[in-house]
Amino acid sequence: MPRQVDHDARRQEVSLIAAKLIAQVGVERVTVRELARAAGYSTAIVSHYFADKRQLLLFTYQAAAQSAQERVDAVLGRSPDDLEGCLTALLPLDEERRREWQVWFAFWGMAIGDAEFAAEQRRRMAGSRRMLVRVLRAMSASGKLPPNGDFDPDLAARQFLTLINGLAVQVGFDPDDWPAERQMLMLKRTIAQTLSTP
Amino acid sequence: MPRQVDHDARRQEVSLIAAKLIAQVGVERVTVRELARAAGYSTAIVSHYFADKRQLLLFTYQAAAQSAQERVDAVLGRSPDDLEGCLTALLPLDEERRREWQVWFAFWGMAIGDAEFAAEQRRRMAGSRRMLVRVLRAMSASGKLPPNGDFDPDLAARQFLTLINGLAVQVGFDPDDWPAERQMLMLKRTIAQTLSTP
Amino acid sequence: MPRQVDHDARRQEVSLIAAKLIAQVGVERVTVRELARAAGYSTAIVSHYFADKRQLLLFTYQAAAQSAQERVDAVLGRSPDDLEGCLTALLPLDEERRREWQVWFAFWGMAIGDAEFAAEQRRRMAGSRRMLVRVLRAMSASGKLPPNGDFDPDLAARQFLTLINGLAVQVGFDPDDWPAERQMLMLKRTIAQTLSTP
Amino acid sequence: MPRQVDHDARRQEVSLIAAKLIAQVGVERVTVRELARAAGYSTAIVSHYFADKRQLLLFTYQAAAQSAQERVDAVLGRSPDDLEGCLTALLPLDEERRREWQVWFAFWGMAIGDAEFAAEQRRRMAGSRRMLVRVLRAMSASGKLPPNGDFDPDLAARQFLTLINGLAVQVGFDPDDWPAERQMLMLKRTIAQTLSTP
DNA sequence: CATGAATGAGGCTTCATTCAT
DNA sequence: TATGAATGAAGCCTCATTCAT
Repeated sequence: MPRQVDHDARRQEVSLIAAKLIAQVGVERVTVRELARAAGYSTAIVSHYFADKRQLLLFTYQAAAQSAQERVDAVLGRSPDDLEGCLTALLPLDEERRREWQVWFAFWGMAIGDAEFAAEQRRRMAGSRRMLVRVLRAMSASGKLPPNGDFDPDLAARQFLTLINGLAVQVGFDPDDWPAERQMLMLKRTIAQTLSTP
Repeated sequence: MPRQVDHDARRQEVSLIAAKLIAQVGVERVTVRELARAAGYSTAIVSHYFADKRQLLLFTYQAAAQSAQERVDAVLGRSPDDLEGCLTALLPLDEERRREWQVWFAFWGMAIGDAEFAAEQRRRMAGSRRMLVRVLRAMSASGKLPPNGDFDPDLAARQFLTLINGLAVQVGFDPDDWPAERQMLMLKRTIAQTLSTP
Repeated sequence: MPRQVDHDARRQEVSLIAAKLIAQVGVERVTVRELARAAGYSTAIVSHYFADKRQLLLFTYQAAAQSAQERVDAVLGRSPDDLEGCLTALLPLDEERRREWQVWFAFWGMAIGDAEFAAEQRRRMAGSRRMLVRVLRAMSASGKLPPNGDFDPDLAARQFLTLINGLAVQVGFDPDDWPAERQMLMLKRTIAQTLSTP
Repeated sequence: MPRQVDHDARRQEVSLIAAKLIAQVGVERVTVRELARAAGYSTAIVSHYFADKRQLLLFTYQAAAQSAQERVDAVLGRSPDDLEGCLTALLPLDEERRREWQVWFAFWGMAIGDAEFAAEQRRRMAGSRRMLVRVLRAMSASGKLPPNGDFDPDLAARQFLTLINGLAVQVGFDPDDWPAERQMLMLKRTIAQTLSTP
């Protein structure tokens, strides 16, 4: 079924362009016309490959999420207990990841009035938490965690998610104030604090 | 003599309704028409009190920021070193404050493609950081900080801001998962960790 | 009845400002608000002194026509057969008269779709023709016309009106190309030609 | 393959309808809605073929000017020294040409506050003058001009333009008073006078 | 008399979407 | 499959006008 692949690849291509556009001008100024122009296709491109503009945006959101997920998976594939590695993979340390976060900011704005977008966001957050819990358990198994009877992986995972999101928001709107080193300093500091707290 | 109207009060009134609407349906579905209907005025009311829809939104953002600021000031007015108090004042613990955060999420989305909104966001974040540094210095002066020679107030303030923002994002889209107690637990935990780290 | 005078003077004042505004930005960009601002009154000024914006404009037109008429009358008061004088009084030779013509251009635009304005314009043109015929007859009586049995005053008046209007249109949109001397040259030339044609 | 449309032809079509509408109700009462209704299209048609309503109007003006130009060119194509013919082609002798002049009256009103429209008007007038000078030179070459050493073609051209515009203004608002014969009488008379004046 | 707050109609424009080709 | 012409709904905004004060 060669057509199917082509079709899906085209969806990816379009949604990637949409992501770039969103990061540049914001989601509400991304028009179908502009998107088509940037993609080099006709305006009917959306109707062709997506039921709706809304579906295109949802797909774009999911594609961005999956892209981040893949970066994390790559890290965990090498070492399943690399906490710092997988958190680093999520931080807006370079242009590409900063753009990814811009997409998320845009979708947070949309998710306010849109139950399906909100659910998607909730799902993704829960997925990340489960992932972090898994990593923490792997660390525990490999003895990387300080001996700590009462350690609560779920709470720690929540703390890490708080870190990632809170950091990204600040970096997103003031990148000059947040060079990579400062982000890493904050990351390491929080990891150290969190892992040593019962 | 015509009826005299307190322009600024009317602006506040309209922007408050705008904030509620934004929190309900998202910023991009807030139309002037809908806003006028909710306010009980004609559509021309916006043009009457604001140069622009954009100006109305900017004003709404600033009003929300000021409202939060006033809550914090009230706390610090009573005790200038009440760190937990002023952070608590910012958390989305009740309906009103949750709505406030929804407004901010909406504006983050807008700030992506809008330099002026981004600058406003940057300014607000910097202001909050300065405020936190002031509180930390007050704590230090009143001996509330553990003796810690290398304590860095700026870094700590950044950590608290990360906490607040990161928490709010999670609460915002999954409030059921984040009852007040869990938010407070996370807050106290992070405060304890941060203050005891050099 | 002092009030009545005041009222009428105010109407004159407002319409003069309207004329200036029209000459500056064109009739369709003259808003009640702008007019009120320029006059230093409130927006209700029009409703107060005129039934309508349209009535204000009509009054403005008539006031401009009367002003031109008065200039002509002043000339003819001194010498009732001063043809060149009264035509000169109508030409856009200075800033004030150029502005007057701008008002007329504006009203020609309005008169297209407005029967009352068109009628007004027709009336004014007919009045000017009658005036010119009177002057020509006076010239004839005072022996200023070359002996010319078949001279047709009506036809000559039409020719002079054609001259005045045709000249004004050209001057109006290219004043640099039409200094006063050139206008006067054209005027004298046409007068000479016309009076010497049977 | 989608249906291919001749963009320029469609623009012509729309602007012709606009011209008719302007001549009927005046330029300021020509709304996009009314225009679309008259054209049998949706309101978006204007945005489709013109950047702006203003651009549509400018195009309409230019189209009217070109239409007149073509009539003149047709005359001069047959005989390049047919002065009366080309002036006749410009006079509002029939319904079509009267409508054309109404469009120009409307644009004179707009040109007051609009530098680009004023420039366009200036350009057209200058073009007409050049054309007339060319015709006069052709007449001179073919011996159609009375032997007249000091004859000034530029001045004569100005006089003819004055005639055309001045006549059109009078005809435009009182067509009943200006049947074709009277217009032609005035035209012939002025031609005779002008050509015999040094 | 005079104000200016408030209105509602209507203008232009933009946008996602559809449909014939 | 892909196009782009065409749509109609809806958005923001401006304007002349009204009305309580």
